[in-house]
Amino acid sequence: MKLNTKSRYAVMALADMAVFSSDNAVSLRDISLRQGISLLYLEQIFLRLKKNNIVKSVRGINGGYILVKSPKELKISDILSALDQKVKTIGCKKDSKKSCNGKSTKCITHNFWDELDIHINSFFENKKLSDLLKNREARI
Amino acid sequence: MKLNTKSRYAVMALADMAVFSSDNAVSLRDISLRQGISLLYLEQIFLRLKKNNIVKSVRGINGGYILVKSPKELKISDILSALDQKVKTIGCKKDSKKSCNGKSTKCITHNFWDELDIHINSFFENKKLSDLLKNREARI
DNA sequence: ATATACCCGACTAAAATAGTCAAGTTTTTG
DNA sequence: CAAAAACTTGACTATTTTAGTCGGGTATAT
Ligand code: FES
Ligand code: FES
Repeated sequence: MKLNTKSRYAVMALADMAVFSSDNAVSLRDISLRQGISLLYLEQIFLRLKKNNIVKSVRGINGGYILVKSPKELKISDILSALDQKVKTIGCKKDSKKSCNGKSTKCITHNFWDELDIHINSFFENKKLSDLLKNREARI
Repeated sequence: MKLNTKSRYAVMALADMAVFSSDNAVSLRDISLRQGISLLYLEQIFLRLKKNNIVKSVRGINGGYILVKSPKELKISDILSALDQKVKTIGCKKDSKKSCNGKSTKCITHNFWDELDIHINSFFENKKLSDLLKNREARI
């Protein structure tokens, strides 16, 4: 059960922005250098973050991205859903009539996986970006 | 963030065994028919479950598999680790000196992912196979 | 004997992932 | 104005992972 790198880098990059926030925008180039993430990849990621209103962009020289919400208000779950990183640990859709094995009744494990999803989602719901910055020993 | 089908089927098959437990062994053929899981795939899964001492086998006619522990004692985490389904949401290894981005210091998000892993693992640690069987409306 | 059911390694098709590439557009600054 | 910085966007690709299948076993109850 792994998280994909897009989501991981997204959280990482936004945490970087939160640390290096100033009045001006933060450029992807800077994030790329500080965090060691491919610039091209970051572009792809920030495209989605922008579309989902997590960041806004400033074009041109000295441009970059700015967090729409403050780190204290930005939930990690918001970031993940911007990247379509749904926490859906199994394929069976909650609303669908079809169960995981094609039968009409839910399988015996169904409720269990539902509980798992809820458990994981609540973690992401309750964590804010600012929580990542607290008592970090490691320098960025 | 998805769980693979091997793990899902393993839990499903063991839950089936728990329900249809009797004095004799449960054959994969029966599980396959009841749960709609490919017999060949089940064989592969049970091979690992056996190697990791989750089930024991009885060969020959009327053979099959038997749960080593009672459902009340069998933790879901035991099942998952039998299938190498580690809950390691990101690639960075805890013990390794190397961080996720190849630098020597841990990245800013490291502790967060660690917490996430702990959060998920504790869920699996605290759930027993018998918990899946409680108040299920759906028949197998 | 023989049918049933476990045993085991190797193989493969399909999907997902991680990331690159190319070709832009916008804005600031000298 | 010209040039550089930096965002915009869709398409493309190599690699890896997943989800199985296949073939050829071995053990045992009847
Ligand atoms: S029916 Fe939903 S997980 Fe099986
Ligand atoms: S250093 Fe461990 S997750 Fe980045």
